[in-house]
Amino acid sequence: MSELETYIQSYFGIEQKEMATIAALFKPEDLKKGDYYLKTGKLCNKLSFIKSGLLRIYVKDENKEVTQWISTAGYFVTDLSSLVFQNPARWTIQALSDVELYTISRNDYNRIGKLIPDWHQLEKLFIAKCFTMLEDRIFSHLSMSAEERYAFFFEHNKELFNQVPLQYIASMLGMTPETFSRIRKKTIR
Amino acid sequence: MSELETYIQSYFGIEQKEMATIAALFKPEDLKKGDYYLKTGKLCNKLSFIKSGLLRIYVKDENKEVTQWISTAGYFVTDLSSLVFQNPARWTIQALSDVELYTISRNDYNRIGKLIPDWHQLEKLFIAKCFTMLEDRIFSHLSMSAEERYAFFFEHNKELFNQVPLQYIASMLGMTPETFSRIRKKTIR
DNA sequence: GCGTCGGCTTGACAAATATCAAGAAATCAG
DNA sequence: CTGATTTCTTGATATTTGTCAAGCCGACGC
Repeated sequence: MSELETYIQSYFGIEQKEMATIAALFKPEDLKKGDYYLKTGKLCNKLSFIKSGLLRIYVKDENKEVTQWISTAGYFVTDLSSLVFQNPARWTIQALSDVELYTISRNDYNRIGKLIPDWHQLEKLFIAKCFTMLEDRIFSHLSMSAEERYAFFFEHNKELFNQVPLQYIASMLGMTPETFSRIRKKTIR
Repeated sequence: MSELETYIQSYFGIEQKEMATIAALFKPEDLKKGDYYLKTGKLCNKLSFIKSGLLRIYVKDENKEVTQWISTAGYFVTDLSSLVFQNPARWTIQALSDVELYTISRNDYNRIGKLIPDWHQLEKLFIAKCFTMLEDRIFSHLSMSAEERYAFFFEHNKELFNQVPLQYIASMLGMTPETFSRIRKKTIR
C-alpha cells in the first residue's frame, strides 16, 4: 500500500505513525473494465484512492451521457456530495480499464477525525484545493473557446489521450466528438 | 449583528455560547459603491458575511473582464484560495452598491478552530457544499446551451436581474451581452 | 432642461460549434 | 485471422453564438 501512504504523506504531511493508522483503514478493491464503482441515485458510502487504472465520472442527461471527469491513478475518487451529505449520488462512476483501488468506507472515514487530531483541518485544505480547481475549470468555460480548452487540457494531460475514448474527453471539455476531432486535426500531432 | 448569528447558527447548528464567541470576531466593514474589497494579485486575508449589498467577483483576462460570480446579502465572500493557502488573489472583488459587511481577519478566522471543538468539521462541510455547487455549475456548461443556462439562472435568481448591470450576469453565464439581450427578448417577461 | 455617459438593444454579418449521415479505422471476441 | 462492434473522421449543412457598429434610453450632474 505504499503508493497510498506516499501520497497521503506527501499531500497531508502526516506523521509516519498516524499515517499507518489511516492507511490500515483502506482495503484493496479491484474492478474489471466496465464495472461500476457507483451509479447515479445510489448512496456513495466510500472513498477510494486509485492505485492503477482509469474511471469515468458521468451522468445520463436525457439520452446523452455527459462526462464530468476522468479520474486517474494517484488521485482519489468518490461522489463528495453523497459521501459527505448522504445525498443520492449525482454521478455514475465506471471503470474504463481494470482498476486497483484502496477503498475506505464512510464509517471508517468518519472515524479518522477521532484518531488523528488535525484531520478535519487537513481534510478542509484538501477540499479547498479541489474547490479551487473547479473554479479554474468554470473560468475556462467563461473565457476560453473549445479550441483553447482543448489546447490547455492537452498540454496538461497528454497521457490521457491514448488511454481513453476521445469522445469522453470531448464531453468533459464541453464539445461534441466531431468538434473535438476537427480541432485535433488542426493541432500538430 | 443578528443576521450573521442567525445565519451561522442555522447553517452550522452551533450552540448559542459558541456562536457568540465566533460572532465577536467579525467586525463591521462598509464599502461604497465602486470600492474594491480585493484586487487580483493581492493577498486576501479576510472573510466577510454580506449584511447588505452586492459584490462582483471578476478578473481581467487580456482586455476583457470575466465575471465569475455576484455575491449577495446573506452569503459569505472571500478568495478561498488566497485566504486558505495565501496564494495571490485570483479575483478582483468590487462593490456593485453600497455594502455592509461583517468581516473577520485571517488570523481571527484561524483561531476559531482552537475556540470551537467541531469547527474544522463544520468548515469542511461548508466548503464541501460550495464544491458541490461548483460541480453543478460546470455541469451546466457541459450540458446546457446559453439559452438554457439563462432560463435556469433566471428561474433561481429573478431578484438579481433588476439590481445589477445585466452584462455582468451575461458574463458569469458565459455569453456576450448581445446574446444575453436576445435571449432575454425571446423569453416571456 | 440639456448634454453626457453607461448600459441595453438591434441589425447585418462572421465565426464557432452542432447535427446528421456516411464511411474509415481501430478494437475486440471468438 | 476474421467478422462484429465501437470509435473516430469527414463532409455537407444548420444552428448557435460572437463581433462590430449604430442607435436608443434612462440616470445623473450641472
